[in-house]
Amino acid sequence: MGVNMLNIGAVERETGIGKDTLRVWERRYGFPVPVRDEREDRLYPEEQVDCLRLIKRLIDMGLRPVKVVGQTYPALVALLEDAVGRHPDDQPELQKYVQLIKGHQASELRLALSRALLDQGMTEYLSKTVAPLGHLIGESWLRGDIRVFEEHLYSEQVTLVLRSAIEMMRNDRGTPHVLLATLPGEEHMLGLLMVEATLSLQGARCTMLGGQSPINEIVAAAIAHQADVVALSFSAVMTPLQIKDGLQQLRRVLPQRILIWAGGTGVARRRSQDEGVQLIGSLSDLINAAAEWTKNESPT
Amino acid sequence: MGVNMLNIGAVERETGIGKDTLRVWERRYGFPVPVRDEREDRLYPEEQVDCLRLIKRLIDMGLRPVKVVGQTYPALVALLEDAVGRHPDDQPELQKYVQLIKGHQASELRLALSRALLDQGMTEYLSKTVAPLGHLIGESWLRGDIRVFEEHLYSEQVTLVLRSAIEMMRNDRGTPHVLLATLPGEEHMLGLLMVEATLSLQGARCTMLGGQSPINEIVAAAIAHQADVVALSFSAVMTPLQIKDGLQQLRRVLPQRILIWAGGTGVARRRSQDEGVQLIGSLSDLINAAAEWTKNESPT
DNA sequence: ATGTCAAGTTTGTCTAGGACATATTAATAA
DNA sequence: TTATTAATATGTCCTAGACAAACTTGACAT
Repeated sequence: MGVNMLNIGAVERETGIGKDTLRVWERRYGFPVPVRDEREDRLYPEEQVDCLRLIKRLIDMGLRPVKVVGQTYPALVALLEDAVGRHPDDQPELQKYVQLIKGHQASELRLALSRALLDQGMTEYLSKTVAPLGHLIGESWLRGDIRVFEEHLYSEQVTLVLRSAIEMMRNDRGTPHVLLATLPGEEHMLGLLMVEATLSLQGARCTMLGGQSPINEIVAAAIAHQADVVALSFSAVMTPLQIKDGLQQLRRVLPQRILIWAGGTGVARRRSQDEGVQLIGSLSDLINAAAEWTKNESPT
Repeated sequence: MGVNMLNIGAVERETGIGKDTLRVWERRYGFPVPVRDEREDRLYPEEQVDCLRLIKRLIDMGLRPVKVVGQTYPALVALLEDAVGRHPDDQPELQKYVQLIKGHQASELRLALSRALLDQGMTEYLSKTVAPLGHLIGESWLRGDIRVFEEHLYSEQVTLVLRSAIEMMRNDRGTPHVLLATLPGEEHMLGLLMVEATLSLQGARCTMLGGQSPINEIVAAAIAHQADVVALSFSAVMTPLQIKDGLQQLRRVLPQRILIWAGGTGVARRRSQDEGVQLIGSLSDLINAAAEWTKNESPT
């Protein structure tokens, strides 16, 4: 039986769903239904936390809470079969990576990833291998075929491969000078690394500030490094409202001459334009933006 | 004037202080005193957020809220002068690194760090250079001499140096097999990397699971990798209660034969023993623990 | 079919003030 | 001095209500 119970704070940490949200879901949808300890504090059984993890991922994919929050575990699995689409072997050439991941063969995986990079070239590698593989792994996680730590293992190896490639292209005199960062709350760094790889290839000078950078730090760094552009990446874990607030804050404080480029899946769903922020929907958008910048600024 | 206001959620993200805590501080200590928008929601002026960042760091250092939360910015600066001690040039040989950091010379910094590693050897390097330098930088941050993004730049370079050294020592047949991770909420990875370096040097086999790993993932990974030990690192950002809960949870779910080692500054202040968890107070403790394991298990 | 706008619904996050277990400090006894 | 105990200090949890922004729906026009 589920002897293992988490309090609401631990559930927030484990699932990424806020305490307020957990409570309001309970009120509205009747789920989760935690038991209570002697102090009337909520204690969430493990099974419900497992459901919540699934639910979080489904909502991040764009499903609405009303569709998913009340559902049982099997129903959730059925839902994601729908959402994910039924093509587990859509790209058979990606399956070899999945096999290596599931075998926990880190160094073999890195070797295969490095070889693919040299075979395809960076642009094709990112769009045909890294990005689809990321999706595939995310979907496999939903399906229960892959664990989080295996996903971790994959992103670790991709990071190593991309980093060493970027290192080879490093160019301290390139233009534009792009500062890369994510805002507080956003931990997903792989998107940022893909941006760095793409821009480095275009001859840009990239400075990786890192993840979870407070806004005033981004501003200070952009000024200190005399950056031309600040590039931010958003995954689906940040809500549209958080993204909007963050971008507005940053735009207000950052000197006007420094551009803001915002990309990632969290931004792709955005409809409303943000004043003074350029939305980057894809890697080709990114290449265009860099080319655009060079065209406008090079006569200076 | 402070045109830039953050709502309570943004302040939580930027400072790491929870919403509940922010509200209760306001009630108890009369600080922070946010203004309100038309909906009566709290809006925190930038200056107060700056204070809160200082306060968070001071509390993480061990000061008590009642001493720091009510104070003005100058008073806080005075307090930290006390807390930090007045030895900014305590170890003059570390100053050269600080200079490189403040000059944003990433590659020169990496070079200097690599050279020091080869000069001192790993154990001395960690205890005489990396750890003290980390403290020095933390203190310099408090003093306002160094920005967060510069701290970031440093940890990035140390990470690179340590990783490549660890890679050289990788040994898939070593014992014990140690799985390294941090619990959700804990982002500080440098401590974990120092652990990995130390253990690799002792001939252990290390698997870096990564940061913020949910407990069930740690368990799944430990079993899948057939680990002998799970090593966790805690900085001061996690409260003693969170650490205790997390360790208990993990101990309950993890097979008994797998040891738990817990280290880091968050653990060093711990007094109460946790059942079935070995507290590692220093790097030499770690070496002892590894030796101890080998002595007990090798006859098997 | 496709696009646009308004009305309706959903959803996350905010509010208040109270409560209590645990961590830490102060006071007392050995 | 050291061990116990009492007293604070502190973070996290509780309930229940509110509202703006995001999203869906449906009507209407292109």
